[in-house]
Amino acid sequence: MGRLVGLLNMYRTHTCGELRIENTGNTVTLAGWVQRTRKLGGMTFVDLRDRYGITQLAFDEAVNTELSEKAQKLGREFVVQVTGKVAERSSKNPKMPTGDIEIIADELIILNASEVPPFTIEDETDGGDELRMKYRYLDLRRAAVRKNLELRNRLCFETRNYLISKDFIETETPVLIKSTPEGARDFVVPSRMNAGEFYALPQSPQTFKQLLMVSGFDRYFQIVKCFRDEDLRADRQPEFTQIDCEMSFVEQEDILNMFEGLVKEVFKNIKGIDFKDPFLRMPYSEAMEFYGCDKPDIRFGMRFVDITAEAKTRDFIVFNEAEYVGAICAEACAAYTRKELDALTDFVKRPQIGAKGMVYVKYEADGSLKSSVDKFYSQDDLKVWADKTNAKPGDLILILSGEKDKTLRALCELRLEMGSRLGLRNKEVYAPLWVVDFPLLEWDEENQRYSAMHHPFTSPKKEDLALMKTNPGAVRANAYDMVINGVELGGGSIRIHDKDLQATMFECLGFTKEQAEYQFGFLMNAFKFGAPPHGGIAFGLDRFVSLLAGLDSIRDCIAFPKNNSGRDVMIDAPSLIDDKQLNELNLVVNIQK
RNA sequence: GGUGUGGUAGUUCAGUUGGUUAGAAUACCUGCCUGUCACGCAGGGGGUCGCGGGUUCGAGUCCCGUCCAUACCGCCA
Repeated sequence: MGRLVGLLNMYRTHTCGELRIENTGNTVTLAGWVQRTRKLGGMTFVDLRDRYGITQLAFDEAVNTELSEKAQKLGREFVVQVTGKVAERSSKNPKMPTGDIEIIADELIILNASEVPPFTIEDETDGGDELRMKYRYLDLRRAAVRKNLELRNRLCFETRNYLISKDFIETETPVLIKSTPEGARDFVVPSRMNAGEFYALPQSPQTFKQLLMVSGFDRYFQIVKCFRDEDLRADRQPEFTQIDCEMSFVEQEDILNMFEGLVKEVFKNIKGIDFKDPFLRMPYSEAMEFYGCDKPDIRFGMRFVDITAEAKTRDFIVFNEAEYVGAICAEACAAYTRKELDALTDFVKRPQIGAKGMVYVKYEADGSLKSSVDKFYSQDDLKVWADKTNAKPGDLILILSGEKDKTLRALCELRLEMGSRLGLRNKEVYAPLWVVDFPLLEWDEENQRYSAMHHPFTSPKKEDLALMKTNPGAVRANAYDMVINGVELGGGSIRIHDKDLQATMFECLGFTKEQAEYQFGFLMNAFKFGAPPHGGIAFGLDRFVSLLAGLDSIRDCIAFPKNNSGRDVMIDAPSLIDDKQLNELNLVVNIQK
């Protein structure tokens, strides 16, 4: 580890991570950054750091006063080069790989001084997020952040290795493309040479990879930047990286197998985790009904139980007026205090979740049932609920009710919260699954029309084709998502390769013939010239790395991320441009700053 | 666009019911210290309490506005 490959030069003979007890007596030259200096009377110790590790330098006043004084003046993050002999330490440090040795320095060259950095360059830094982003180049010196980027590199390597071994060809597609109103907002780039016209940055290389299939490329992939001008989250950046893949002459099953293979290979080689069994396949409808979302975290059970019928048996108006009453059973939580239950109630009543309240039933160890609705329901009533949710003495049943969609969503949040509280969401445990049979279309309230759930090139299931004209909302798609631990890692579909079906699809989405022609004419045109059946998938590389690294935010696996408002606080972008640039682009800015 | 949380020393934070000169830790500077490795000990410097306005004898603290950060909702084919 840490050997410097193919480079021994005037600056260094070794890295700061590779010297061991066997090197004792060797004369070496190291270069790196000063992590910290410690002075004990006549002895001065300097920790020298580079990408590969830390090596201790020792200076003895009694041996070389001048050199020792020079070492004492070193500040944090000075860049230095040191030559000396490797020596066994008289007191070793078992906590560091190089802890058995130190360098008895003969020569010390300050290659560059440094101002005092604004935060400590250590694993547990004292710097807050904003400051670390402003000085990201310093933050990246920290092993904790560097390791994430090393992991990212490893994931890219494993991905390329696997896909190239399966005859995939990595092909670049353009970054300056055409804007389309479907889907997310585009980032746009004004064209100087085509006055008044704009390029868009791709939200994904979707149409290009389909065109490559028409070209006969057969198996394509690309690790590629994509851009979406939407509001950001901890797991969402305006520019992000996808592992974008497409294959010809395949059906859904082929894609799932090929990319299940990729995920398994990655986990085996990077995490040492061998998924032996095929991944679970869960229909979208089941995910929604029992987990309340299309990306269920199946590291733990606590599936929803529909007790609507059993709840509407007495004079409890809340349940009687509800479209849906759902319960989850939290094992061994009957001892929850009033305070804890109140906290959970507050949790589900937060505006983001929006439940009106929460009903609980404690299945006491002695077999009795205590609930917040004792006034309305008898022990026998409660026992029916307990049996239906498979509750045992000692368990706690939590119940939400109301409009079905909203209640399922709220139950989803409650389930995840309980999973976290019960320690069932261990970051070292990975539970992958495919969610399949997504609806093709979803109703868009705002625009009063259907929109594509995945994208407009997704093919409907053959058996649902007849519904396209009669009941579009019921049509299922050949679309699938790879979900691990509640994270949507990737998704894709079998595409439409027939120009007539594609035209029908655009029709369903409310496009006129002219609009479809204007926006996607090139694709429809290509489909006239022998488009093979094809389909593909795209994985979110940033999310994949975060998942493997156990990060809560994708920012820490991106070298230079943007903040919540889409700003790069280090280079201070975006920024105003001057009038000359605006004139060349024929642009007028409407906002005074 | 909305909701919540936060903004006090270089940094991370504490600061009670509104009340004397705004604290701690860490970083920084000086001195001591020959086996430290989060070294230790002693001393020192360091503040427009995000910004603007208001209430008050008095505001870091209360009120209004605003900016910034952050998590989430909407949004993200």
